[in-house]
Amino acid sequence: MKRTRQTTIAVLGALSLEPMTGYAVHEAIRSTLGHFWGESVGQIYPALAELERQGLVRRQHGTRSGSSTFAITADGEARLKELLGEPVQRTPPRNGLLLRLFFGRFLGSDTCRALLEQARCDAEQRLATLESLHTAIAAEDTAEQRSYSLITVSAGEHSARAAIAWADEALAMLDGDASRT
Amino acid sequence: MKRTRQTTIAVLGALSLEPMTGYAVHEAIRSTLGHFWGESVGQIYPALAELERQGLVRRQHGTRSGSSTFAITADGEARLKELLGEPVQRTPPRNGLLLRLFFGRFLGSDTCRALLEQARCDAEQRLATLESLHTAIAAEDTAEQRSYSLITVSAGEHSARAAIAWADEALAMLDGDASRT
DNA sequence: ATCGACATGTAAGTCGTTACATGATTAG
DNA sequence: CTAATCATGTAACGACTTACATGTCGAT
Repeated sequence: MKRTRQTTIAVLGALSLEPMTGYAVHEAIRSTLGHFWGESVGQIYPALAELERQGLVRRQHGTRSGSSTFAITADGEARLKELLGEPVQRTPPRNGLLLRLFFGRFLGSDTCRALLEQARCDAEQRLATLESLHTAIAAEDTAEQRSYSLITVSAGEHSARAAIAWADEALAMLDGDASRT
Repeated sequence: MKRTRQTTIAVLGALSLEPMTGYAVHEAIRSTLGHFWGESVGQIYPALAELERQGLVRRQHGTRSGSSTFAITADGEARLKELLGEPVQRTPPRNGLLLRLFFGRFLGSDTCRALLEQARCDAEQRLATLESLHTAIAAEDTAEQRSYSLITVSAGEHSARAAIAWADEALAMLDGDASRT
């Protein structure tokens, strides 16, 4: 009954872009919403079945045998608008990296340095990916979608740059500790 | 058996600071690790029972009837070090705000503006809290813990500042769209 | 005496991932 | 022909939240 609102939003949202198969919904979420949203296969198909039961999506015969294409219905679009209007529910924070660094005195400063360097490296890669996505969106998206796509990509870029600056600062702090020994 | 490693780290970590009751563990996690880690009551007590069974914490008679104080054992400290050394496992991202903004064309730009203003406001509050925590740490923590505490607080500050800058940029982008109409 | 903080624990249910089982289609 | 990708689904398990039930202690 209460099959996760948030998953419903992601699935209906993906189908609001164009009709597609369950597999493609998963791919679309991974590739387009990937920087800020994840869904596993095990969620997609039950969610689609439930949405079909509620008449929010329509299942059509797919191009290949055994496959189905799902399209959002008018009711589905209305429901999507409704769900988007609900207050944002925040998941409790769970940052494994910070948890480790907080207890850094057990790990030793060398291991912490390594963690920070890895984090910096990850953030730089993320930033590079997002920057190329940024230019792709400017070229590809329709005017109506463009700003909203850019806003979400920009959030990732700001966050990645902050992570890089933070890692540098933290590494400098650990170096300061070491030199004062 | 595999009672969540991550919860185990948080609980053992809290007890590594000083012996305390289960209630206090929960409070310590909320107040000290709160910006980057959350645990609910329903996790704490089963986790403590499991840790006791494994001899990683020792239960002592508490000051009040029916209460127990838990202290980390030598085995527990060893286990904590071991767990901290395991690779950081990242949870798939789930940002409800970005999910809504991505589908902003269904919400309308006014609602999106409101969401962004709220996010900016939240980030500013978070920043203020973290800044005061920052100065408190400089005064209170021991030299050994200080840098590690500062690193985690600093991560929150960088992230909050990035959120503010992003919200401003996004609001400007939506205003640009509107003025071009 | 009663209110709020301290304290412990469980049960029910939601949420979500992973792995498995299965098969069609396409590119090399 | 065969490997990769497309495609659908389920089952088992693990994680986590919330609400409930219960009781102690200190302050007003």
